[in-house]
Amino acid sequence: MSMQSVVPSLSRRQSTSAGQRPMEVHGLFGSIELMGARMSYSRNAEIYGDDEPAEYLYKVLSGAVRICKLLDDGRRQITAFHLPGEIFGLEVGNTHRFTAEAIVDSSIVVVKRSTVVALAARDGDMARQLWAHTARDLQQMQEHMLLLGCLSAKERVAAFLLQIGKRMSASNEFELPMARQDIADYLGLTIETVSRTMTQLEHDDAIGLLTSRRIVLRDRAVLKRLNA
Amino acid sequence: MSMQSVVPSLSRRQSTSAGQRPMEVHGLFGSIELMGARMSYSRNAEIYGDDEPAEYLYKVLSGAVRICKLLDDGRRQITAFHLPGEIFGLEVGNTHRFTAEAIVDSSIVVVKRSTVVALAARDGDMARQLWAHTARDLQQMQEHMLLLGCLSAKERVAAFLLQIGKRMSASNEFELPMARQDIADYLGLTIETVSRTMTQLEHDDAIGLLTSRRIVLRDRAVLKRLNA
DNA sequence: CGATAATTTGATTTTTCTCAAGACGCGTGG
DNA sequence: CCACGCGTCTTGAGAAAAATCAAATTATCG
Repeated sequence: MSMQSVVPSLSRRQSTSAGQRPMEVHGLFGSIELMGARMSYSRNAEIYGDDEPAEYLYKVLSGAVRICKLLDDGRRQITAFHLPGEIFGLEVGNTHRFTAEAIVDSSIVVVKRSTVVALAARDGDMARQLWAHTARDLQQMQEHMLLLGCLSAKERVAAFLLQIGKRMSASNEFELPMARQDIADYLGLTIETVSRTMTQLEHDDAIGLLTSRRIVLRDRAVLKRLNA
Repeated sequence: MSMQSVVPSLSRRQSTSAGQRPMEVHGLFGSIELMGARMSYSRNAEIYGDDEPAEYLYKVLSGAVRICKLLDDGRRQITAFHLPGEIFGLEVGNTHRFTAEAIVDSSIVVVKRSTVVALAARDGDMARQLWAHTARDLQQMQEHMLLLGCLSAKERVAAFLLQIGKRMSASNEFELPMARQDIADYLGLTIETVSRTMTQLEHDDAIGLLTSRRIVLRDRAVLKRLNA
């Protein structure tokens, strides 16, 4: 697993075009690109590991990332996926408590945590943005707990497809970056149950499976009704 | 549900004894008592509701609180329990996204959110503490997701008892403040499964059930091995 | 084209849920 | 003090959901 093909590339601090003040315009999270280095991670590469010091903060440019924890006996829980434009790896303490891995070959901007924390110490608004980001993560986790605690397999898969669909594309069609096993570990199901449930949703005409990865949402009403 | 027997009582800003600087000594969370009003909530009273404006921040003095969300069809997920000494209700945005209810008659300190947020705007360390608190909540949610996504019924109940045991008492014996139904909704199980699992753990000599609520942890090793 | 990984499908088992009933605990009022 | 009622908890039997085991099919890559 996780072959080490991390290729750092130097594309930092490209001069901002005249008169822009990206810090104010987009806040931290719009301007991370300007402060960090672009890195490439190949499929299944580990970006950071459980219990490692949290030295960096990451933003996905392209590709996709999974945040997960592996239990001793091999069971795995994926707590989040991160798609292009999203930020991950922000910790308040100084160690990571989960592992981050590239799901497909991914391009990611990396910023030193110390830089950001120092910024926040001087700038109250920046501090607030960091807090808000952690709060957003928390909210997503709470949503996900609802899913894991209350929903049936069919409801979980439907909720998942709606969620990813919204994040991946404005239209009804999109390509899943992750394998069935990843989906299963995210939804707390087995790969077989995920597969069967997708087939079932297709028979119900709620979705279309152009290929196993390429999905069309045909009937959002049905999918949403499955949700709470 | 949730009878309105909220009894505010005025015990605020009791003069700090000479020379103490509780702000610096305990930080925000040690000194909340000094900034807020004590309130009493009776069993099953709602402390705040889903989608209500988040005007206050709360600290449990005595009793216990559940944070939950109710789905349309009656399914309920409890995302957290709060025991004496613990803080809840802190939101970054200005609405609550869950409901908080007293599990038993509870005494709770209530502080205006605006007070705390204003404090944080002036004091970077305070801001950091708020962030840290949200991060702790996040971490707990992530732990809980692991439980909901990966563990069997027996593992969940064992993990729950260890967790509550640690928070309730230094010894091995403690009284559960919540009913079986609350435990079930927290663990993503049914009340029957929780009950059966407890009986089974007792037969395994992992725990003792002095009464249905009073628990003794007899064999932590067994309980922990059930955990990850 | 062949090898390997990913996905789907089928048959069976296990776990957990559901429905139903009984036991227990506790406060109230006779 | 006891009987009653009510809410909570436990237990049992059967049903349902999802997991497991096994195999077939399909996609991917050199």
